[in-house]
Amino acid sequence: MTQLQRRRIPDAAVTRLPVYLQILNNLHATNVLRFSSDELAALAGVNAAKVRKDLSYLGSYGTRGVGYEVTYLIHQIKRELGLLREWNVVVVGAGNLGCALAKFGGFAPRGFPVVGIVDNDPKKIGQTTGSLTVGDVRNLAKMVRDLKVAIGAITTSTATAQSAVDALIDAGVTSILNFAPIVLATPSSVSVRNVDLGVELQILSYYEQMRTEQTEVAKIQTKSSTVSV
Amino acid sequence: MTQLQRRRIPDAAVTRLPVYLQILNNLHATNVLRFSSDELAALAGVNAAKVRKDLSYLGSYGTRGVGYEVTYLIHQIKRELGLLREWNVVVVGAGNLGCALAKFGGFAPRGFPVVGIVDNDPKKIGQTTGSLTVGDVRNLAKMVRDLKVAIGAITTSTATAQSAVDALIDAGVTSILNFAPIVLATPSSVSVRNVDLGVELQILSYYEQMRTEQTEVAKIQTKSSTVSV
DNA sequence: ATGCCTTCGTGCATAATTTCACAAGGTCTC
DNA sequence: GAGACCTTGTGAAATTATGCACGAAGGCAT
Ligand SMILES: NC(=O)c1ccc[n+]([C@@H]2O[C@H](COP(=O)([O-])OP(=O)(O)OC[C@H]3O[C@@H](n4cnc5c(N)ncnc54)[C@H](O)[C@@H]3O)[C@@H](O)[C@H]2O)c1
Ligand SMILES: NC(=O)c1ccc[n+]([C@@H]2O[C@H](COP(=O)([O-])OP(=O)(O)OC[C@H]3O[C@@H](n4cnc5c(N)ncnc54)[C@H](O)[C@@H]3O)[C@@H](O)[C@H]2O)c1
Repeated sequence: MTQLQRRRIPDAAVTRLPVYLQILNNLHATNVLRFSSDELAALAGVNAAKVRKDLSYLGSYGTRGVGYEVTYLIHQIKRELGLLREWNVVVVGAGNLGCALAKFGGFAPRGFPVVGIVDNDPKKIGQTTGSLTVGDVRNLAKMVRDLKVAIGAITTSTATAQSAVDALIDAGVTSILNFAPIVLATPSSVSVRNVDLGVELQILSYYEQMRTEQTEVAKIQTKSSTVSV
Repeated sequence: MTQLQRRRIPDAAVTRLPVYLQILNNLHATNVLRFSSDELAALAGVNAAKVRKDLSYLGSYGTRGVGYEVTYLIHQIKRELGLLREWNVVVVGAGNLGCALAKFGGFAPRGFPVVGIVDNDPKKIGQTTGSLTVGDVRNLAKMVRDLKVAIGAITTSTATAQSAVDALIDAGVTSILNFAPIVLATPSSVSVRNVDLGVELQILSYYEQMRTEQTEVAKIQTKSSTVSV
């Protein structure tokens, strides 16, 4: 077994690198040249040691006593995340959300141009949304090949999301961004990220309820003078 | 210190409970009465022991040798997540995304009715989107009070997201769903969930690049007959 | 009733992640 | 160029999460 493979970055760190990158891009835009782990930690809302450890997975690119160079670190994070090239995205499902994504201009500048959108509804096929014409989902494989699609976004109805992802995988796509509130069945060789607003709201609800209960407990404790167990 | 507070559920488990709930709702809709941890694990794409442990945080609601009752578990998860009541949502920023959320009918049935939407652009204020009229962001505090808003969704431009969240927190909102690609500064007493598609795409890009490099290494290894270290 | 069969609940080992703490290695001033 | 002063990079400890393995507990057939 040759150990040529890149040093693996822990999953938890991978999810934070894009956040750091965002912040560094902002710093760059405001002409900041250098930053310390403390500063980045404050901006990212995390621990400074965590920042240093995360950045150390990229290599030793800091200078002791000084900090890190903004532009250099931006380059290194991009390299590690695979952002020195573009990754083409196809949207499957030209409904409300799918069309919003296709129209949204915020992805192409970040290296993820939306190069196609498809649907299975004859009424949708042929319509234009943003600068794209809705294609037929039956041509997905050809589209993936011709347009060098790397990532598929699932914005179909929930009921058809599984068949949509099956079609994407058949077409050779191995990275999926899923907006349908369903757990997709996929081989382990495929990456799936789920964006489920319902789930997010329910998580918020849990912590909100915790806080509510806690303040209620506090109130009760205040009223009944000295109750202790 | 009285130990009246509810047994704390680990964060990792909290993020999975909504997923289980989704699946159980589907099972319920297809008239399934019971399930085993193995079955739910397969549907959720996780380990069966993890399912049992997660469900055990709710209490001992399974029957050994049999499994769990769908409707009963649905109730218990809802109770724990705080879904036995509704949590009203206000959307701040009536642009593309904000209006899409306001129009989307999928949240109210899940217990999160969108009761208001506001903007700071005079041209937007007064327009109707879905069944709502866009209000003035300056009336946010009154709105939160009158409509008993529990959760705020930030869909403003990135530059104004921080002031929008400040306004929400001033108004007494302690749960935030943030769609702007920025790390918000908030007191620790406020919960924030970030939904950043750019981040998701970049995470996918990392793993996609890993796979690409791996297959390239494999190819090289195949070509150069026996290279070993 | 007895015994077999199934599946839960959980103690415990392992793995992953976070955090601490500090030596190492730099810059900057005088 | 010596010393004061910073901030990184990273072992090691602490915390959190995962997964195994098995006893406990119930149903069901005979
Ligand atoms: N709209 C929102 O704000 C929002 C928010 C959160 C989640 N979602 C989720 O996103 C998904 C899409 O939502 P939407 O509001 O855009 O729904 P929609 O009904 O407007 O759009 C779905 C589109 O997918 C197409 N489609 C269905 N099956 C297909 C298939 N097999 N191949 C190709 N196209 C197919 C339909 O023809 C339709 O055009 C849903 O799962 C929804 O739950 C939407
Ligand atoms: N549209 C998408 O598909 C999409 C996808 C991913 C992320 N986002 C993010 O979501 C956010 C909104 O995107 P969008 O496309 O809807 O933008 P948009 O420009 O269409 O809408 C922003 C709206 O917010 C309003 N606004 C600005 N400052 C405000 C304030 N302080 N108070 C109240 N309202 C205010 C503006 O008047 C405008 O109506 C952006 O941060 C964007 O990056 C959007």
